[in-house]
Amino acid sequence: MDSHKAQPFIHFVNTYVSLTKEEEGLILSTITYRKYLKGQYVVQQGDVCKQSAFIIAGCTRTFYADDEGQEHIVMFSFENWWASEIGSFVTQTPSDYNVHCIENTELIQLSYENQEALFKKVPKLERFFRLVLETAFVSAQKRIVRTFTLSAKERYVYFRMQHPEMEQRIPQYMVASYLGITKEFLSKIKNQLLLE
Amino acid sequence: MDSHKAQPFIHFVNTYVSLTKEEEGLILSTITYRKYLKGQYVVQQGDVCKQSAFIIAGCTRTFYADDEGQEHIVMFSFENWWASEIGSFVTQTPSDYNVHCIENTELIQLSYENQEALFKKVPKLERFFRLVLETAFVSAQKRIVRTFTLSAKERYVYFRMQHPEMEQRIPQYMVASYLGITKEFLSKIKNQLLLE
DNA sequence: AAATAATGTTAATCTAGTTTAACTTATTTA
DNA sequence: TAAATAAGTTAAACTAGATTAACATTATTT
Repeated sequence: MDSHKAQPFIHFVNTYVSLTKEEEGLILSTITYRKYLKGQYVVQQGDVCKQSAFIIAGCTRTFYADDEGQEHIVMFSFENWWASEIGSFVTQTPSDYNVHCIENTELIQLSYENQEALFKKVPKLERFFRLVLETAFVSAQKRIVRTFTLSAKERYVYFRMQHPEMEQRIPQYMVASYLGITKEFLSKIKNQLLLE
Repeated sequence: MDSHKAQPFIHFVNTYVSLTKEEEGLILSTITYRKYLKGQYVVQQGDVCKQSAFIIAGCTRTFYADDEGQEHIVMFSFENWWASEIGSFVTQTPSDYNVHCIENTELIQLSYENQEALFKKVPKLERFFRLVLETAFVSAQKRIVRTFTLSAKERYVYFRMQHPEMEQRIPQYMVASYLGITKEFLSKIKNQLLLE
């Protein structure tokens, strides 16, 4: 594929491992590029996530719709992170979550079969994914701790401090869902913070 | 080291990848065995986790003590899982958590330096850890979703259904902490369930 | 076997966050 | 530019779960 478009992905991999030009070529010949429009779904609850998807531009939310149809946002994904549903991808079973584009989004995709084949040709990628998964797991654990130790207000303040750019790109009601509170209560919190 | 004691670890690795006898030998020559008594700490908040630790027998809780001294249990670990603090281990920076033995616990340990060296000699281990981390990350994500979508009672019922054996080995107040509720409220929930 | 410490229970009171519902303000689209 | 839709606000009534505190039970130690 057009190596220009995939450059951010190659660059990201190179921050974890050192690829040779040959290895870069092998990766480039396997991955594909795809655009989604705002509002489109990369993965839908119940479908198998066939492709791993790395964001070049745009952003997505991964959410779970419960039995009452209420949406719970599990994560946001921006440039240089994955928009795929890893649980479904690695087991090739139906996804519990939806991956939904908040903006027009450009992705680098890699099918499950191609990824497995690529691991054989470029074992460094195995290391790369191990390292990436370590940070992903550690941050998921930290999020669990924050959920249990911090109040809603403290969680919001932390979120805003950690991701000041996100509030520019994400509607407030989605931030509320991500924090595990109602949009009404987040509105109240923001008002309280203004008065402080 | 005594290959008999490490057998459960080798076996566990072999459920993800196929080790040759030579690779098994390399692993066995690098890992060490250690016993902890009930009540002892494998890792303490503020210390760097120098060793990855795989449980052969026993169980631990990983908890975070907040500024008020309240303890929040992040995970329990049993046979065939890790008792180490991965966030501290992979970055070799001070741990946010304590790993505390609930029972007398036997561990297989591997230092950070030795693990890195072993990855070079046995690249399959890199794949093994990638696969393990995938499941760990996916289950952490699921726990986040449960925290937001289920009531305390539903979370307890789910916990009991998923880990019936754990309730035999873990005091109730620790289960409450893991579920993010007070021991008093868990007591109330159990009473409600008996009356149903 | 008594004493001590650890774990678990009950009940009253309190509070962080939800629900409902009406309203306001932005943003799209016709 | 009007109309329609999406996003955000306010406030009253409500509830899941916390807090406090006193007590009961079970282990562990002496």
